[in-house]
Amino acid sequence: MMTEKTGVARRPGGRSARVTKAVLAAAMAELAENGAGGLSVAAVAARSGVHATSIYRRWGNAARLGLEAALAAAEERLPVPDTGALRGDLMLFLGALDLHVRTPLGRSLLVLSELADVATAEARAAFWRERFGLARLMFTRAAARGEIARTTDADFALQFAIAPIYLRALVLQVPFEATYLARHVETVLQAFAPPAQIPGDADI
Amino acid sequence: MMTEKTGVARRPGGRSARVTKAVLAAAMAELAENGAGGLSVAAVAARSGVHATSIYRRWGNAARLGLEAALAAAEERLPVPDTGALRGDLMLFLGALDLHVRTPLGRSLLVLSELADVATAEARAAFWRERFGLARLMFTRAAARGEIARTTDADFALQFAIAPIYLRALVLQVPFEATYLARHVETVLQAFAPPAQIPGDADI
DNA sequence: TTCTTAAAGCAATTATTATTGCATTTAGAT
DNA sequence: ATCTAAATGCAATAATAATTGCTTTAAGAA
Repeated sequence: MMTEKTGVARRPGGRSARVTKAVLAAAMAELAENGAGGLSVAAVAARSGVHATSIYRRWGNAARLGLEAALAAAEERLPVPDTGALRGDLMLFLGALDLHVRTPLGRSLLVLSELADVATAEARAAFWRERFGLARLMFTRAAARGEIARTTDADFALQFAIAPIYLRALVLQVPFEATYLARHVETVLQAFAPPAQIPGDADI
Repeated sequence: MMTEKTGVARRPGGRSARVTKAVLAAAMAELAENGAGGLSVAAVAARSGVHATSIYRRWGNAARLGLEAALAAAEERLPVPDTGALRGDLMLFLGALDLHVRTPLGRSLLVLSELADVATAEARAAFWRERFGLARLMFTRAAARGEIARTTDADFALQFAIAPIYLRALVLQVPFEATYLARHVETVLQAFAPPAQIPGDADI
């Protein structure tokens, strides 16, 4: 009798789990050291103690392996804050994002998303769904508090907030500027500001 | 007697020029067909009729060659409009940008920028300097007309405007939406709107 | 036109990356 | 404890990418 509904007994525990964990950890370390361009299955194999053949069989190629590692890394490193004000939330969140996408590991996510084939599309989509599910709360809470227009589309606004961070670090590759972040956050607040109040009118 | 100040006679004309042109054209075609991930020096050599050895000697590797081709392609494809109003300029420019970065050739610029080594940093920087030099005019003209705050930093605003286009096409990989662009442009206009007029006050 | 040599062609070699068939190990069921 | 086959190890092979030494071609100066 089978334990799985699929008809074939899988073995996700034990050795396989250890191998997977060791390989992903090694891949993350390699990405952190050499970035996406320098990722090679042979190096990950050597570092993890798992044979390259096994890695090729499980992940197929370096890009897919790297993508999985980069997604896991991003997951860990970017918690969504809740300071009670959008300005504070964005300063913290976008500041951390800026730092992350300026590390080789952070940068690699983008490149690997591009290089990885369509087989990884669903994994990438799921990643962004989950990330946006958490991060959009910054905007839905702010809208509820009336800090931004109550009709604001949270996902649309979040894209505006994070996009220039990616652009500057990855595409333009302009160096980090300490004064940039505050300016950027003010612009986002302005872009989604609530409709102008009639002067003297305290609340809606 | 030397013709160049460098002390060694170069030969940029004639055959070298033809070879360079043929190789870049072939590289662009390859990028358009297979994207950055599928670019190989061997394929470009076969398509261009130039020996792979010559390509390696001139460009060093596939990433550098591809980057040069992708930069040249972007140069050609994204003219900066001047409709007389920022809204119209942005609709045209960002619309073309959106289409471009959704083609394999357009997408490849980003990946290749990441993969190419530091030796290409100055070429990339020069590219963006030139692009921004042209595109920022949309904002400086709009500021002069009073459509946006006269104190607007044109480069900052331009980054804010183009970033979500890149993010959606390259990072999030969300599909093209016909209704998105107009919404996006309105948000940019709002973000850099001039200070509120005192009602009834016609001009500054 | 002749001459020099930069630049490209060419073939062979080396290095890197990916694949395949078979042996060994071991998770998980009985 | 025993058994089955999923998963990994291993070595050999194939495919692809990059490098090197030498030859040939032809741009550009005289």
